[in-house]
Parts: sequence; C-alpha cells; structure tokens
Amino acid sequence: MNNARFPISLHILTLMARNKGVLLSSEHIAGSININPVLVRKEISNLRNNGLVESKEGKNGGSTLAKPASDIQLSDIYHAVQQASLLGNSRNHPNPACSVGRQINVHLDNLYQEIEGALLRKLDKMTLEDFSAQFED
Amino acid sequence: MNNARFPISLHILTLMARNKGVLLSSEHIAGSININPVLVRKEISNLRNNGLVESKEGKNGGSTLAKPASDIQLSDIYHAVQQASLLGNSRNHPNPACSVGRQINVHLDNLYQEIEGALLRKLDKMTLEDFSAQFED
DNA sequence: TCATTCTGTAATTCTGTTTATTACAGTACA
DNA sequence: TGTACTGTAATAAACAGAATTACAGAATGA
Repeated sequence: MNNARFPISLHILTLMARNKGVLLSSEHIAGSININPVLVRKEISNLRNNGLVESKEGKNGGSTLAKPASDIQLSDIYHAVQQASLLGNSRNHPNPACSVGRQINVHLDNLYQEIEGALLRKLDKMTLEDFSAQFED
Repeated sequence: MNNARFPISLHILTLMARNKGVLLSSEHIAGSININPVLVRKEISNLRNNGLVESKEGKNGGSTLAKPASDIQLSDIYHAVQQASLLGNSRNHPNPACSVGRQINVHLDNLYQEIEGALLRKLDKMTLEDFSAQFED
C-alpha cells in the first residue's frame, strides 16, 4: 500500500460505524480527518463502488454504511483501496541483458504475493465493528 | 513500505550473492537495475551501515557481501530500508476535537504493528541465499 | 609520484504523484 | 424555488523520489 488511502477510508468508515444510520456529509467527515472534502467524496465514491457505503444526494444528504460494521472485514477495506503492490511499486525496468535483472520481477512478485497473503489473513480476522469499538467517546 | 528501496536493495544484494567475493562497482550494479549509480551508492551506504555489505574505495574498488548470503534474512533487508510505517505514512493530522480523530492514530499504529509482525515472520523465514538460488544463469 | 578509477556525499534539478482548490451540474428537501 | 448537499472534472500547488552534476578522498599501478 503506497498511499494514505487505507487510513483515510478506515477513518471514514469508523465515523460511520459510530454514527449508525446517520447520514454524514463530506464536509463533516473532512473536518474530522482534516483533509479536503473533495478527497473525502472521492474515497466515498470508491467505497460505494465496493458496496461498503451508500450515499444520498441533495439537501440533508450524506453517506452511511451499506451494511452492519460487523459484516465489514478490514480486508474488505484493504481490497477497496488497494491498487499497487504492497512493497515498492515495481515501476522498475531492470536490464534484461542481465540474468538477475531479467528474472527479478518474477521473484519479487512471488515474494510480495506470499507476504500479502499473510497480511490479508490478519485483516480478515478483524471487523470494522471490532476496530471502532476500541474508541472511547 | 512506501518506496522502491526494498526491491532496489534486494536487487543489489542478489547481485552480490551471485558474485561471491567479487567487488561490484556501483556503475555495474546500476546498469543491472537501470537506475543512477549515485542512488546505488546511497543504498549501499545504508546497507553498509546495517552490516550487510562492505566496500572498498579507490581504483578496482566496489562492494560485496559482509557475510554469507545464508546468514542474511530478508527481514534484515526490510529493517535496513524500513523507515515509515507499512500502510500509509501517517502524515495525517486529524482533528483532536473529534473523538475519532483524536484516537485514530493510536489504533492505526497498533493495527500496523500487528500486521508488520505477520510480515516479518514471513521475511524471517527466507534468506538471501534462498532468494538468489531461484535465479537461473 | 601521478594519472586513473573508484567511492562517498552534498547540492541541485527534474519528474511524477498526491492533495488542495475551484467550478459547476445534478439532486433532494422544505 | 432557494438551499444544501453529492458527483465529478479540471487545474494548481505541494511534495517526494530520482537523476544529475560536482567534487573531494582513497586505492591502485604504471
């Protein structure tokens, strides 16, 4: 994960989990995270495409969880924001004339996949409810 | 890991593991990775500070492994290049007036630490020798 | 001894990515 | 019908990573 999107999405979802059934505006969420509301709306758009939140447009609109927090694994959030590889974003173009350069990306990919498996098994074990229950008022 | 440093360092060390006892120049290594030699020297400098490689200055100089590849765990390399947190680089400053904003960094840190533990247990199991033995000539 | 070939580093520039900002159409409510 | 939202595109600003330039210092060997 090469970006700050995971913590942002988790922050958004935690706010929603702790405000069950309430429509939160992007402005309000942005105020808690301290980032720009447009970025919040972009993240919410992504979470919505992944079936984690639902939104209502217009006055008094906003977004809320699309299903109970106990039905959302942290691995679901990871998958929703995940795009590049975990370790280093293999944007490298090693020299194919070198035997190491030619083969390293394959072996790196295998390694990353194995590591990501271990990570996902961890994230599978925790739900959004577990995470948000840690917060005190 | 937010950067491409892990693959670069692993590439460097793989080249050395496959050229045991030979002093490799930064120019030569840079040619295989296809990056700038100065960046290679920077990474080597870091690996040297972590006791993984040793260098010789001057004409016919270069760098080589400081110990057998079988004594270098991939977790050693991870620690050597590691600086920021694994997931997202908590450069975030959430709103302390919000109960979620106030507490989220603590809970994120705990989560990251747990995940990183799982990752390290994986990387602990593989040595540089294991990794470089996968390469064909 | 001295030219050569390396490393070690600092400083600067270049480039790509991320984030903020601006703008505005569309939707729902009251 | 005005207000308060979302959704989204386009642009600008900020930042980080990498390349490049520059040069001092070290080892070699002719």
